[in-house]
Amino acid sequence: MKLTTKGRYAVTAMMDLALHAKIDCVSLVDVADRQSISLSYLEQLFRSLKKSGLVNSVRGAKGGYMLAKSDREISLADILVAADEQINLACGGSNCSDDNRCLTHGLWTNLSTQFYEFLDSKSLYDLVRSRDVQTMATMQDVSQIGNIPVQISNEQ
Amino acid sequence: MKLTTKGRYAVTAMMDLALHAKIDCVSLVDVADRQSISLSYLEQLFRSLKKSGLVNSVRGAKGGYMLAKSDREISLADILVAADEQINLACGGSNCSDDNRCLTHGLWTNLSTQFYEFLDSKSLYDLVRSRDVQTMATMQDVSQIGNIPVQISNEQ
DNA sequence: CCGATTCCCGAGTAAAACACTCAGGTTTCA
DNA sequence: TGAAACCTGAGTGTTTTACTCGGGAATCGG
Repeated sequence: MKLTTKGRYAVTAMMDLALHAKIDCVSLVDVADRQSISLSYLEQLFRSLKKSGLVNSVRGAKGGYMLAKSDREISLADILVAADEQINLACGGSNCSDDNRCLTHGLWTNLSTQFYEFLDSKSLYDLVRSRDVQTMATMQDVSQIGNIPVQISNEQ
Repeated sequence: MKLTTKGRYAVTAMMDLALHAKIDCVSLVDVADRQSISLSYLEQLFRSLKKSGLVNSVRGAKGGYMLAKSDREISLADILVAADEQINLACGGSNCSDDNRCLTHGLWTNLSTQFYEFLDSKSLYDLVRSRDVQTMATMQDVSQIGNIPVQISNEQ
């Protein structure tokens, strides 16, 4: 039970948008920079996110992406599904179809829906609110200004 | 978020044991037959299950496997972990360690433990009790007697 | 209008993981 | 003694992953 990097990156990138694209759109160069994700991979990824209606794009210089809906209306499940990350534990192979089910067919489909519902109950808004994320985000912002370390206190 | 066949087969096979190895041990040939799983793959799989202490084995003719503990003491999580099916959604790569966490590190570790706890709360006993499984199991038993299709009713 | 910036798109590819198979060995029962 | 079963390590074809690459099209600032 693993997640692909695609799904993980998708969530990270969407959180970045939620944090930074409040007024303007944000370019993928910025996202790639802040989150250390390859730019071309992000471009590929955002094609899917756009196709699923989670983000809007603005082309040309000063262009970029922004959330297509409120961060309260976008769930973790939405993002994962948009990134081709199926939440499906069941067996889709030859020896277990709807006709000829294996002993555990029902189990896996049940678990899948339960996991899906759980992930669907977490909104992007919830994720971004977490204290953990907030502090990490400000750190990322600061270090982006010009790699000047924050001076907490100076002598005397 | 998928499961490997290894994890899926492991659960199926353990359920088969729970259903059939109440008195005697059960040979992998029987399990392979009933559940349509390749015998050599099952052998490989049961090495892991044994190493994790979930099953005991009896060698030689009339040998086989049986549960090493009560089915109430074996959880879904136990089986999956024994079958090398990690319940870990977090990123183990280069750009996200404990020092240099990515924005979503906390999220994934949290989700992982929640999923784990959920899977750990389901015992083999629970799984086998389900009506779904019971009917399917009897069907498997019947058809194994000699591949005689069950005659529900005959003419007149 | 030009060139930089940015989104857009299809295709290709090296590496890893998966889902097995195979050949042989050892133990035990009848 | 031979068949039945567990035990073991190694090998292998296929699929998936995690990218990269080369080019194109829109848009902005000067």
